[in-house]
Amino acid sequence: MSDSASIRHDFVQFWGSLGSYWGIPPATARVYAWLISQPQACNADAIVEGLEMSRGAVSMAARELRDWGLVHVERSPGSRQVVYRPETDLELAIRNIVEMRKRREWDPLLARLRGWIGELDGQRSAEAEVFRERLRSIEALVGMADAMAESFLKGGLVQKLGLKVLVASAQRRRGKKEGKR
Amino acid sequence: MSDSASIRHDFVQFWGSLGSYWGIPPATARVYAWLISQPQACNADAIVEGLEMSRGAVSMAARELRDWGLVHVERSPGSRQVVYRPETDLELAIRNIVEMRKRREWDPLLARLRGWIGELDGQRSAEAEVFRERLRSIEALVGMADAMAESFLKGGLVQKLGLKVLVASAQRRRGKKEGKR
DNA sequence: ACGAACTTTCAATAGTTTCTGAAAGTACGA
DNA sequence: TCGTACTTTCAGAAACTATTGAAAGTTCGT
Repeated sequence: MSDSASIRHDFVQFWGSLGSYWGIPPATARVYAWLISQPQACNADAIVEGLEMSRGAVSMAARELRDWGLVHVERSPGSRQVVYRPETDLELAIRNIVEMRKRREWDPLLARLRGWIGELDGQRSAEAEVFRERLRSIEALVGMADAMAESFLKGGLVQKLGLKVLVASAQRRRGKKEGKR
Repeated sequence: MSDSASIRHDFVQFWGSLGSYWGIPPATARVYAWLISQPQACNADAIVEGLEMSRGAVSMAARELRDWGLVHVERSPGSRQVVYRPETDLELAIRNIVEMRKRREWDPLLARLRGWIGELDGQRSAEAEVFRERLRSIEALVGMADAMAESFLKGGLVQKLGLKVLVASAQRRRGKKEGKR
């Protein structure tokens, strides 16, 4: 027990359940977890067997993962079969996810907020004024989040920021570990 | 048209649809948006009428929002009626959300990752080794995200980081606006 | 250009989440 | 303590989302 097969199973299960927090269908998240847990790229059959899901579901999940840049679909030279290779550079993967979410969520939200604020600027009622000020404070915050995301996408953030923060957390963690030994 | 009522309607609708990206039920998100759009705190009846939803749904949404720290439930002194006041300090609201998600998602994920890595440390197969290294890189990244979240929760992040980033984005935005005038 | 080997699509089904509304619960004033 | 004016709960209905599997579409070797 607790061999790598059972750990893989737990990992796949847990990762799948996490997916729902992030708006990723569980089956899709499970496929990604499975691929990460395998040393080499897998073909569709291996996934069908390993995860006990239908061929169609595997194909759907793989397509979605490809859209997110989380797996690469590869075709061996003299074969009709495709194999799925997970993106293991997680920073790259996260960059893809952040970019997609920014485009889908923040950008339209910011655009609409600014539009609404502009319209409310033309109104004199006290009601409109309160509403406008609240929208403004949302805009400021979303704008900041957006700017942070953009900065992350340009590649600087993890290095610039992450480092300082990481040092602190690594120290904290090292402290714990050494206490145990 | 395009008076504050119609803007409110659009805002409520859009905010509700955004909710789904964040795992917040649409009705819950709509109630919050509605409250933000009103100058004073509302009672349940006003929400039932304004959003055309059932009394029960309003109560459920309000309870969830209260759990997230996004609304405050207040009872006027000589009255049985409660009014719902939205938290308008968005930074505080976001802090609450981040804290809750961290506890629900990152903390258990990190704990399990570390457990699995520990178990895989005891195994010699090449397969286990690849898997373990991948889990390690996930752990490093999640650990960093976790540390950033923690730093944000301690109150420093927005000031320390946000400022630099904000300056850049404000300059960019100001540039655009002045171009228009 | 054809047929085999494989992948992708999509209509139907299964499953899950969200919403409703009536019933139960709670807090206040008298 | 009782009745009233409200809120909360929860079982079931409705709406939505995910999954299956058979049919359609692709791609490659010959």
